[in-house]
This record gives sequence, structure tokens and C-alpha cells, in this order.
Amino acid sequence: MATKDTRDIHLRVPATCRPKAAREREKFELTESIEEYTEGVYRLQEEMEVVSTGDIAKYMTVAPASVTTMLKRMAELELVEHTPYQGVSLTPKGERLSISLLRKHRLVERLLVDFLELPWDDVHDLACKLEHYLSEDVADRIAKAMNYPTTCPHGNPVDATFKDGSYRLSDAETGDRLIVAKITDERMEFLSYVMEIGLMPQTRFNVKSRTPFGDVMTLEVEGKDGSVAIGHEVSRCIYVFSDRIESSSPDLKLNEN
Amino acid sequence: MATKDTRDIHLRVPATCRPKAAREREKFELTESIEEYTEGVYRLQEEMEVVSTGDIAKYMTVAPASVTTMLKRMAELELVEHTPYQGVSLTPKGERLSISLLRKHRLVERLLVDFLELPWDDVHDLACKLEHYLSEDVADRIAKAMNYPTTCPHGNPVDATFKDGSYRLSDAETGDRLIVAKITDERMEFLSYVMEIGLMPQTRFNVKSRTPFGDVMTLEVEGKDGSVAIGHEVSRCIYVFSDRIESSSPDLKLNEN
DNA sequence: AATAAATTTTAGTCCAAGCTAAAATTTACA
DNA sequence: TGTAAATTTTAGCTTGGACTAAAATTTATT
Repeated sequence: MATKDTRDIHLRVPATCRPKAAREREKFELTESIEEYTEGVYRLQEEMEVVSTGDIAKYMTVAPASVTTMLKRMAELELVEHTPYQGVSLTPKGERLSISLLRKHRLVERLLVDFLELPWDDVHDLACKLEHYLSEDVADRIAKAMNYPTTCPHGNPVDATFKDGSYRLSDAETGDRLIVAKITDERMEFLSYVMEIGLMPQTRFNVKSRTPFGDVMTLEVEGKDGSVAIGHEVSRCIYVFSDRIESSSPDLKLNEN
Repeated sequence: MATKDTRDIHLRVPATCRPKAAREREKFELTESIEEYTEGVYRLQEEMEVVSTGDIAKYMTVAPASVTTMLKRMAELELVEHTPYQGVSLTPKGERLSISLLRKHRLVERLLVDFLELPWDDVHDLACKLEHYLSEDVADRIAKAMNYPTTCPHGNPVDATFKDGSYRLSDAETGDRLIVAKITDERMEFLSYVMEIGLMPQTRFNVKSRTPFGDVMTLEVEGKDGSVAIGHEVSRCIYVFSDRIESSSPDLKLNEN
């Protein structure tokens, strides 16, 4: 009730919260968008040797022309090397940035799923946003608080450079006994489907059959009755380990390269 | 090694992560900026009866012209009522939005400080960013995980409409025994200073003296040797409760209105 | 090798949200 | 009350980052 008449305002928004005019942004500052593209190129490079403008456009669901514009800016920031009409590849700086972002992304996902108990198939989008606002320090604290997890809830390594020795389910054969390692397509629709058929990380299953053409696999999943048939689109995005253990001791895990 | 030749990409970025052209944004979608302004108006309304363009400009550290432009958009979205040259006030919708944002902000701060152990004076900026990306559901989960806190680490109520009965330290008198309720200026520089002089929420102290003009207060803070002098700018942003308890039982707390 | 198809880039548009400078309005004071 | 000062608004500019349409280049096919 008392002092409500403060004509001179002392309340201020801190610099970080303050909207910033594009003009006064520093040359080297990265936007959320630039970070998202960089990370995208990294993910694509994991899938294919040479990444093209069109690949990025499809991946990001934007027009190819938008990608070209963006690539120019990214090249200026030394995040990518871009040879017009030929393709693009991350510079070491771009790689470092991607690795850092993927780490933040996956750590946040762990926090969201394990601590806040958000649904397994519904944290990716949020993590996609949050990753851009977390400092290394905050990431470190999350890592510590979550007891230094090595993967995200979908099985992808916190340290993107770590090779876990898993391979695509689509490369498996009839009769193989397998364990789910990770799911690389993290869109909610996809994850919901994967969850429905029971193929979460650590799940054991075996390949009952496989059609030589058309690429449909039939699987028997541990703890599920009957079997499921999945297409190539799906089996490509599920990575597996061979389950060499003779069905008894479930702890031993061998990393084959 | 094997299948790295996927010309046709199935990998896709989910809709939320996807950069969105301004054109295709829905009419009612709110940007981070609009949310930040709305929350700002709410905070200013708590400080003063009538909020002017200039007040907002000072608060947000932007040019007055930018505020005018923004107010127009906000009025269109029915977040504020704006009478040109006269001032602005939040609509019920704008108020609801602010309350929701403040809740998210303060819950996140609790998570950052209590769970991730980030420094007390260095979480506001991050919370300012994150609050815009959290759904009500996520906010609820944070609340649950943190055991339903009623205030942020700086003492501000999670439920912004809650009146805790505290008043400005600047309205206190010589000889008053007080308890810190909350600090309303959450900029890091300010909080660092407040922390240095030991005035965190729950801290007991008393007012040793006060100059009638110039408004300098001298305080004796519990657990600190000597005394500190603080100016009006500072005492205005620190809210206190009277400490009526006779220095023994520290649990009882009375909410006076 | 020549031409058609596909891909990529360039050119130019749009919107959000800053900015400055000038015009309009309100407030303050002589 | 009339003019100067302060405040607010309008007008017009800038940048980021989408878009489309047209031009340039590369790849594929006859």
C-alpha cells in the first residue's frame, strides 16, 4: 500500500533477458537457428558421407533456398565448409559445437525423464529448445545431478563421439538374438510407435524372419506376446547389439567394434 | 560401415524444433518477446498504479518507439489495453499469462538452485529464457519434484497472486527487528551484492539507524559482524516481515496483512 | 554429345522486432 | 493561458531467417 509511487524505475531486466536488436548482436554470436542447423549437419554426417543442401532442407523441413542462405552465414562463422553445388561439411569448430549441443540435449532428456518423470517419447522437442540456453556449467551440473549418465533415454550417447559398437537392426539376419541399443529418430510419433511395439533400449528380442525384398522384419520381443512386423524405415533407425549371452546372466555386456 | 548410403532421408526434425517462417505462424501464437513484455508489464503494475510506455522502455532497456510498436501487437492479441499517450494495463488474459510465466520462472529457479546447485545469484537470467519453453505440465512436474515450493530462491511467490504480507525495507523504522522476505530485483549484480551483505530470505536483522534525508539505513545482520549501510535503491527492493518473535522459537511465522 | 531433369543458387518478398529521426500530444511553468 | 519541455507515436530503416520464382549448374538419358 505504502510506496507505490516510484516514478523513477530502478527495476531492470538483466542483459540476457533483454530483447536485443539484430544490429547490436556481436559478429560471433550464434543464434538458436544457426545452432540447430549445425547440429543437423552433424546428425546427417553420421548418416551419409557427403551432405547436400537438399539433404539439409529435407531434414529441417525448410526450402532449399533457405539452406543456401544459412550455409553462407555458417561458412562465415567458420562452422561449415561449403563448396557451392558440391556439398557441405562441418569444420572442427562446427563439430565441437554439435558435440556440445548433443551433450546438452541428451543430458536434459535424462533430467526430464528420470527426474521430472516426463514421458519417454515426449521430451525430445523440449530438449531441442532448451539445449540452446544451457551453459557448459549447467550441463556439468545436470550430468552430476543425474549421476553422469552415458546415454539419453533413447540410448544415444551423451558423448556423441563415443562409438558403442551397435549397428542397424536393418542389417541383422533371421535368427539373430539382439538387444536394443538406441533409437536415432526421436520424433514423438516415431518413439510412441517404438514404445508400443516394446523396443526400448536394453530390450531383448530376436529376428524371426525377414523378407529378402520389401524388407519387412518379424520380431519376437521379450515380454510381449506374439510378434511384430516392422518396415525398413523403422529398422534403419533402431540400433542393436548382438545378444551373445546364453540367456542367463543379463549383466555382462560386450562392446564389439 | 555398412548402410551409410541413404539418399532418401527419413530422418526429420520434429515440428517444434523446425525453424518456422514468420508468415506461417498462427495469429494467436505468442513469441518469447511478447511474453517477456507481458510479464514486464505485470511486474511494473506491482510497483506502480499506471504503467506508461516510458516505464516499459526503461524496464526492458529498449527505445520507447519499440514499446509502442509492441504494445500495438499486444493489444491486438488482447494481452493489454492501451490508450495512446495515456498508459497501458493488462487484460485478464495478459494477467493469466504473466502469472503462468512467473510460476514457471520461479519453479525453474528452485530446480536450478536446489537440485542442480547453481549459485543463488546466477539463475534468474537462465530462468528468464527457459520459462518460455515449459508447458504447464512440465511446470507441474517440477513443482512435484521439488516438493511444491511456495517461493523462488529469492523469496518471490510461485503463485504471483499470493500476498505474503511483507513490506519494503525502505518503509521500516529505526529499531525494527525484521526478517528478509524476498528480493524483487533479481539481476545478478544486485543479488550478488545482497548476498555479500548477507540479506537472503529468512535472514534476521535489525535496523540500527536511518537518516531522515538521503535515506541511508544501517543494519545489523544476524551472523555477520559489524553493520552495513544500504541506500534507498537497495532497501526498496528488499521486502521484510516484522520479527515479533522474542528471539527464541524461530519457527512460528505470522502473516499480517 | 545434346538435351532433359534435378539440384542449387540468386534475386527479391515478408514478418518480427529492434533502431533513429521527426511529428504529435501531454505536462509543466512562467 | 501560452510556450517550452517531456513523452509518445509515426514513419522509415536494419537484420535474421523464413518464403517463391527464376537463373545457374550438375546429373541423367537418349
